Formats: sequence, structure tokens, C-alpha cells
Amino acid sequence: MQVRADIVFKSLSDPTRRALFERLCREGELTVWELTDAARVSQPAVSKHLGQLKSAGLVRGRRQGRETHYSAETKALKPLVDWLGFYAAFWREKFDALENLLNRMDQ
Amino acid sequence: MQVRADIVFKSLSDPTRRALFERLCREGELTVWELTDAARVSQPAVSKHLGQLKSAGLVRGRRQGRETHYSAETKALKPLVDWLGFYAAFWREKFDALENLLNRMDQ
DNA sequence: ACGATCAATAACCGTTCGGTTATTGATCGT
DNA sequence: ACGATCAATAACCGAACGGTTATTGATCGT
Repeated sequence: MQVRADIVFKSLSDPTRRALFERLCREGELTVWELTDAARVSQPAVSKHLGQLKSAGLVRGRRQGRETHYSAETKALKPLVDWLGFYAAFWREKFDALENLLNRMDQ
Repeated sequence: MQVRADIVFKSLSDPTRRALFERLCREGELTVWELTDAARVSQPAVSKHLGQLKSAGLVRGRRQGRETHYSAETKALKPLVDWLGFYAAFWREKFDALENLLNRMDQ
């Protein structure tokens, strides 16, 4: 779980990359060029970021014809929630609520 | 809040740095040399990491004589919790929508 | 007063990172 | 069949990162 937390933290530590993930969370499935449109970086940069997010399990790519549809894999945030829950007893109640929700989505 | 989240994510994305923060969370106030002892890096490296954690507000340093006592500032995790909370709310919406749909299909 | 200790800073080094442009490979529309 | 489009890869670049050793500054014990 340590390693997973590492990857997730690192993946989300870059603003551009996190913005991509956030957009996928909010808007659902999006193609690379749709994502590139809003991101203020080039298409290859977007593709690289998506690749990293995919490695972290935060994103899934579905190839359809010549376009690839990406979507957020919210379950992959679990290591982060676990980490927070463990190290910040201060926020215990909120974390429990979060974890509860995640477990329900895990099914 | 975006910027805060940036800094917090980035600060915690390095394993060595996160280990320092975790130890401070678990064991309370510790001096630099106590932290250096367990970390597998040099004292200057530890000092630099503590400096970054301090910039992020994740850590507080209390100078006492020639030694500095550091402690975790769990409140600084709030941006991270908020970020997760925001997307958790989004998940809940989706989840509720799905539940709703399933219920309607049942009839 | 002086040597030892603690922590921060300086100076440096190799690697990784985030970005670019150019190119390739695949698929679509006509 | 062919030009256009979409996405991934390649090759490269400067900046930032994480680490080191050496040094400095301050404080403690004797």
C-alpha cells in the first residue's frame, strides 16, 4: 500500500495532471483531443500525462477507432484516503465517511 | 485553495519527506538528529526536507538551544481533505443517481 | 574558554520532470 | 484509394529535484 500511495501522490502532485483527472471526474469519458483542448499544453504532453495517470491506475483508456476515450478510476484514490485516515486522527470522522463511500463504490 | 493543494500534494509526493511527516505524526515532537537517525539520508537532506514541509505548513519548528524540535501540523492536511471531499461529493451524486435509476428500473 | 555537538546553508552533481516539435501508425470520410 | 484526423512515440531541452560533502553559526558541557 506504501508503493501505491507513492504513485498516487506523485501522479496528483502535478497541477496539469491533476486538472486532467479532475476534468475526467467531473465530465466523465473524454477523448484526448477534448482534453487537449482545455489543457494549456500540447497533445503529446496530454498523452504523456494520461499515460502516467494510467500507470497509477487513476485513469482508464478505451480505444474506439482512432480516438481513445479516457475516464477516471476513482477507486484508485483509496490509498490516499487510507493514508489520510491513518495519519490524521484529527479528521477521523470525515475520513470514515469517505472510506465508507469508497467501499460502497468498490462492491 | 488550489495552490495550497498543489503544495501539499507536492510535499507529500516524496517518500523520504512523507516518511518524516509520518514519523512526526506518530511520535510527536522530534529533533533533527532524531529524525536523521532513522531516515537513510544525511542531516542536510533532512533539514532541506523539513524546510519544504515547513513551507507547506505541514510542520512546525521550535528552536530550543542548539536543537530544533519539529512537530506535525495536521491542520495543513485540510486542502487535501477538501480536495478529496469535493470529488467524494461528486461520487455521491453519481452513486445516488445510479441508485435512483436502478430503483426506477425495478418498477 | 574551548572543544564538541546540533542544525542550517552553500556549492555542487546526476537524474528526473514537464514541456516542446517532429514523426509515425492507425482509422475515418469521401 | 487517398488525404485528413487522432493519439502515441521519439528525440530533445531547460529547470527543478533529491542527494551529497564541506562549512558556518550557535549553543552546550566541562
